[in-house]
Amino acid sequence: MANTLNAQCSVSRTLDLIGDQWTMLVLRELFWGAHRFEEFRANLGIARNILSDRLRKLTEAQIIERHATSAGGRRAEYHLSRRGRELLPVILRLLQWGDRWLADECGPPVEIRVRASGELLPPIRPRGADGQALRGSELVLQPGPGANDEMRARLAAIRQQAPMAAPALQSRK
Amino acid sequence: MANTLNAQCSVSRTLDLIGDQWTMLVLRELFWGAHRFEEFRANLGIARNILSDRLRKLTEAQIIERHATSAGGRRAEYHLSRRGRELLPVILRLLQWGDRWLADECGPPVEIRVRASGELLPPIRPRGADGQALRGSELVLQPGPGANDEMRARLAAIRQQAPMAAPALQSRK
DNA sequence: CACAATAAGTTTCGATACGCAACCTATGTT
DNA sequence: AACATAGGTTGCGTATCGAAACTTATTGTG
Repeated sequence: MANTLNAQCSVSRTLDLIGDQWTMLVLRELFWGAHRFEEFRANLGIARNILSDRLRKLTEAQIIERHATSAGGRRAEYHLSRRGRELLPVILRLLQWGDRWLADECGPPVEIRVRASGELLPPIRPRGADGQALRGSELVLQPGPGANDEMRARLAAIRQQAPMAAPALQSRK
Repeated sequence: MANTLNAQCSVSRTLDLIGDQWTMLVLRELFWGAHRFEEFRANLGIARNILSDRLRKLTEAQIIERHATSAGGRRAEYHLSRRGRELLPVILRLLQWGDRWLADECGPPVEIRVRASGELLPPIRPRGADGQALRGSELVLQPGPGANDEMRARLAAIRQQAPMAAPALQSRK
């Protein structure tokens, strides 16, 4: 995982923090309203040492904050920081994807609705400043200010093609 | 990972398919325009056996499709299916999050722009049918048709609180 | 056409990470 | 004071991962 192209990519950097089996589920629990060690453990069925490790790493990454209750004590509550809260769209999009593609014959187990209107939350997707939904083919990747030469070369190669677009091949399905 | 509450959650189900260290990066490569085994391997620095395993699992999950070139042969190209393409918002949101929170002093390495206008892609977030952006506190979780009793109980407990909302605690940072 | 090089894997084996269970210790509770 | 609970840590067996070697089919070259 020590590839320089990877180290240059924000997707990869982000996944280094939250890309393992459990971390994203811990975040889900936080969004769902869990805050205590035992809540996470019981709701997820995660081993204590693993949970302990993940909470520590999330705290170090400033995605969550550890607030000791009863001063000096060992007991603590964990809350999402601003950073952490901005991961909510990722979790919700994973949920929507699973609801759509992995639901069994009974239908999806959980629905996200808009509190005020009661409507189902529409699929989260990229939109322009004008609010218009955008397809992958309408987006381009460009080197940012932090790009090194290798990344610039890669992106130049990509821009020759049509990335993020539907393939020209006919679908088998 | 065999918790019944987990098995009931679309986030968990989705992460069972794409929630490991490498799978999401393989998908990133597909969105970035890679299609061949050796491209993935070289761009990611992933071990061959692991890559082989991930491509097989993604194919089984119908997230990608394997198209043999030169009939009967061993060589193949991998392309995203409809299912797979709908994971693009997840990847892009991870990229945006990393660009915002993990960029070094040089700035982010990659930028996503809208092809037509050249503008930076605004942060991907939940929006109502009217296109208005929604905050976490404006959303509610409800049991869907596939929810079992345990999940219904859990969601009922959650709805008492204010999930996905900013904490009332003052921030330490 | 022979030969080398490349693509796309599979196999083997040592290192790493994970999960379970037992243990520890500081708060709360009765 | 005695007990239970929360929030961990430690040790150990197992599963997963990664590097390198091996395999087989396809492609390119003299």
